[in-house]
Amino acid sequence: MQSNLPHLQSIFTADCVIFGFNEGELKVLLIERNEYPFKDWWGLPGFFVEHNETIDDAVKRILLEHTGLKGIYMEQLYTFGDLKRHPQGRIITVAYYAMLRLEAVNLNLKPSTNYVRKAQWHPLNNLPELAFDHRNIIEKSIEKIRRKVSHSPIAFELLPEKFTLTQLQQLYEAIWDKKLDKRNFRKKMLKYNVLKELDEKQKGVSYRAAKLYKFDKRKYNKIFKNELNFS
Amino acid sequence: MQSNLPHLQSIFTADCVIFGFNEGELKVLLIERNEYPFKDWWGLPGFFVEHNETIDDAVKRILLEHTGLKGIYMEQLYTFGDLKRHPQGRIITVAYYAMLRLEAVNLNLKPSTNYVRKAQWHPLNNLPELAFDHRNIIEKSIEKIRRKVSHSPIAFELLPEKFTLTQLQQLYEAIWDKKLDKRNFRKKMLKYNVLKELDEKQKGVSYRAAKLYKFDKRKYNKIFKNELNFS
DNA sequence: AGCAATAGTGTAAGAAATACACCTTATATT
DNA sequence: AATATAAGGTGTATTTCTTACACTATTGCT
Repeated sequence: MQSNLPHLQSIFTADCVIFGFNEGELKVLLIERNEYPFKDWWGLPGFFVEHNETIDDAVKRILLEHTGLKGIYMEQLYTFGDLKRHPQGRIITVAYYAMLRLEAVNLNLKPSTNYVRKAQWHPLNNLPELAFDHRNIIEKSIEKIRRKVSHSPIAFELLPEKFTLTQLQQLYEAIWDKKLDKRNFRKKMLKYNVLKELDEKQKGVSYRAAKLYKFDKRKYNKIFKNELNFS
Repeated sequence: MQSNLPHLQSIFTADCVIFGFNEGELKVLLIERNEYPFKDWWGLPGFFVEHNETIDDAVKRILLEHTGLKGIYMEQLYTFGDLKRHPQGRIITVAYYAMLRLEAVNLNLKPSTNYVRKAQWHPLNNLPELAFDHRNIIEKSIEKIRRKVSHSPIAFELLPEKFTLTQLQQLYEAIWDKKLDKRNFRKKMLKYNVLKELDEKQKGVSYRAAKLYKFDKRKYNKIFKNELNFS
């Protein structure tokens, strides 16, 4: 095989939009930048992708370096390539998103790179001004999870392993920014048959404790193969 | 603002997956390559994005140069970045897709670049061997339109402006690779209230001529604002 | 006139979605 | 011990949607 093209290398970045949920609010994980451009600004965890790693690998590495989070499964969202999005030339960025149980993880957010000063959760409806086009990227991500959550039960990823039906409902209400009917919500959720009722109850609450449930991944995989409901 | 990063430029490509529909079959538009790598192979229209154009603009330009098609609205599908996908280094590609009325357009497929020998429609279920990871890209695109078509009526983009309900049904059957019930299909489609019945009938057929319909974009925009059907 | 080929239509049964209100239980307070 | 509080938990009737299913109508062709 012949070639008259030079050997080329891509230069581009990958950004992470990590959603969490607690206290009835959706949060997003931001980092405080310690490096130009946008030094001292808040932004998404994100950096250049190396030449010898896949984009999927790169976002994992970057998330780890920027926040200390490990083993998070992220999905690709969209690639942003506006001419002015990066002050140092037209750098495109491939954005990924993930939804996360926020409880235990909360404590050890420890960046391991000097580019980042710290990582912190911010409520989605009260974000600081953000570097680059990161606000736009976050907005696109929310639209995505809204769509996604309505035909696949990824919402469970945002809850603790054991959760109450009320917690689950609050999560959907936060995502859709909309109140839902308690009885209908429960009927529907239980009908999907992907929840496993546990013998445990909530603890430490000053009112009647609710039953705890688990997401049953095995049942889910059986059921949600064909998600289409057209006909 | 200070910076210790060099001025950088992205090097990457954009590829187009253009779907068409006629004779009851889904087709995809391929080009025969006249340049290395993969000279003489079939592949997707696709090329390097310039430094001063957005990715959205680039795919339009590339599609025009490679096929002669103009004014096609494409949506971004996914960004592919496997280490081995391009023989000249790790070049990522941002793939876009579009669905197209195939009738009139069919005649004037004229590449205007030497990189491409010709452009031609190929039935989806009988594709030649393809350059790069283009087969994979096409497969991802089909999955995408299957999902998309089940909650938004983009299928109309594949039909002539005036079409019969049978043509519409055949299109859905082709996309889903599945027979549908005629009466139920019509009931459902008409209930959505996005079809405009015309006073015209099909011509040139040797059997009872069917009524022609148009897609009513104004009605559509009113109705399909909130596409979620969860609750 | 009759054939071939597709257009076009309705109904009944079952499933899912929605709207809606009260009793139960655990804890904290007096 | 009694009471208040705060959320947990449950059922039914109505309407809407989905599905399964088969025959008559129209047109062109011979």
